[in-house]
Amino acid sequence: MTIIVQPLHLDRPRNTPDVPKSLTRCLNCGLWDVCLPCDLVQPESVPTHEPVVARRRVKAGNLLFRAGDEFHSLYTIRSGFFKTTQCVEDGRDQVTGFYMAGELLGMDGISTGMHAADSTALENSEVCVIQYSMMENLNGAMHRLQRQFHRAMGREMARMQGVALLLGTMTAEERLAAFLLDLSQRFAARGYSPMNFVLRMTRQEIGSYLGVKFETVSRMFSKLVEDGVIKVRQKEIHILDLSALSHCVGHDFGRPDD
Amino acid sequence: MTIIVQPLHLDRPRNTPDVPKSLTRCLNCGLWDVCLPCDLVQPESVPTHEPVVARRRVKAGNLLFRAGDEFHSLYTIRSGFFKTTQCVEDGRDQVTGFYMAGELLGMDGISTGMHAADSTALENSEVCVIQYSMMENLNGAMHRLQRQFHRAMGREMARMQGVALLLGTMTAEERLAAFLLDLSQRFAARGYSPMNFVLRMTRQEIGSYLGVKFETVSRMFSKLVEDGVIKVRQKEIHILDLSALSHCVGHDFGRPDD
DNA sequence: CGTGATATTGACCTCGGTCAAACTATGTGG
DNA sequence: CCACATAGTTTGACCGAGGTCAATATCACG
Repeated sequence: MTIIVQPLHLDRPRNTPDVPKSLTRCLNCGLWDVCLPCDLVQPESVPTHEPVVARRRVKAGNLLFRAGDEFHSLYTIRSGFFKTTQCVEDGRDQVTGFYMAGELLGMDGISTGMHAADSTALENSEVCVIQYSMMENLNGAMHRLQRQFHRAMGREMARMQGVALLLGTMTAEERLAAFLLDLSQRFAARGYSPMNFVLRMTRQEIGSYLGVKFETVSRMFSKLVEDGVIKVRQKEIHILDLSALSHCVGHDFGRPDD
Repeated sequence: MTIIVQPLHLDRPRNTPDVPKSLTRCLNCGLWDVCLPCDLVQPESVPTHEPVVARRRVKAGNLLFRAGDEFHSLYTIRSGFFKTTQCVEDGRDQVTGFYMAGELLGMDGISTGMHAADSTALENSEVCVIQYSMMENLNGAMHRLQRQFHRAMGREMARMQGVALLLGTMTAEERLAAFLLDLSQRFAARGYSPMNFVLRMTRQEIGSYLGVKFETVSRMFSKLVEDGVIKVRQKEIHILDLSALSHCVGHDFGRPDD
């Protein structure tokens, strides 16, 4: 498959027939501030002809990409929820991340040219597809996009460092508390309540992400409920005492949001 | 602090007084093929006046950068050995990576503009310092460098995913086996023996990296010795049976579910 | 040498894994 | 609407990998 990216036409007016609809729609996207490709819709930097940014719908349970797929795109989540899972030949696999609206997905393929993980929608979702080749063909006028891209990668690396720290040093209870705090903060950053939210993933998936068995996840949920820190009904989570919850985590795992 | 990067002079001959000595020395660097800034010494892409690539020596035990430092440079290791450690206020901290000659260090600060981890030399080392601002001011002629940079980041992310998998799913013995195999391969890639090498880090540091206590590291070393897989004398490692070692990593303990 | 950092090994205990049973939610087809 | 199936969740009883604490051994270096 070949990817065609046209040279930039800096003085082309916006909304000419050349500009794909998918691009102009970015203007109305509610994720303007967190979304990577938004800079693309600035009139002075709109490439032409090719769907540099396209849309794609993924139904719950379906894959956005799978390990081994040829890498040529990055994805920002427009709506919905994803998990990435990395599997090893002997059957063991692990959830390596949960991703929500506005977050960047697919960077795991940059170095090898091949995706390293499966990416599964946990609910009906929609993503914006960004041709990676475009990232490499940026000229000076596209600095902001490039910088955003680098930051997204840096953020992802910081996130994974946090996960490593979690997996390397924390008890099961601390892990779950850190997990809930992380979700809470991410929901808050998107304008949702940090105290009440609905989990999109199963106990299995949480356990896989946190490096414990799902029975342990369940036990730790029960423990936090007993201690009056949270209230749980199935996937509905109500945080009753946020400071107690962060106290459960020996240390603060605030994502270094820039 | 201001960082000045001059515009490129595409036709400037090499080795004019304008070109810093540190740059021209890149030509003789034994790490030509793995090193990021090497493209800079191509005659058609040598910036002038500013030490875009400088050298820096770090003695064993000293820090290259520390958590909280302002981020403005990336580092490629010219010789020596480093560890990065992420620390948390309550005393717990963790080794998040070991880095050897030719590898890129310091990307943890890109998103926040601040380094997230300490970086300590495990032996007397020398690094090449690359101004990050340069990465952002690249023009079309610098594609190769940019691509190399992105790949380095992708590689680092893949590495951390591997660490997460290790910490999330493996037993202590498997972790140590995986650790030794990783080192073995990296030494091999640099022309050293994959069967005999000297560890630059302590059991403590290995344990911290692998998410187990140092006594457990010691026990697992002993176990591998008992099983005739390796020979150990202090930090000297001799791999006796490489395939047995890799078999340790995949060894399934009967995985019914998951 | 001696002194302090690093390693090894043993004894004991705990956290979390394993196995099993019961319970709940959400279908699906009769 | 109910009977039944399936996937997900909770909880209990038991056990083992690895943590904890302690004693000893070995190495590096002034």
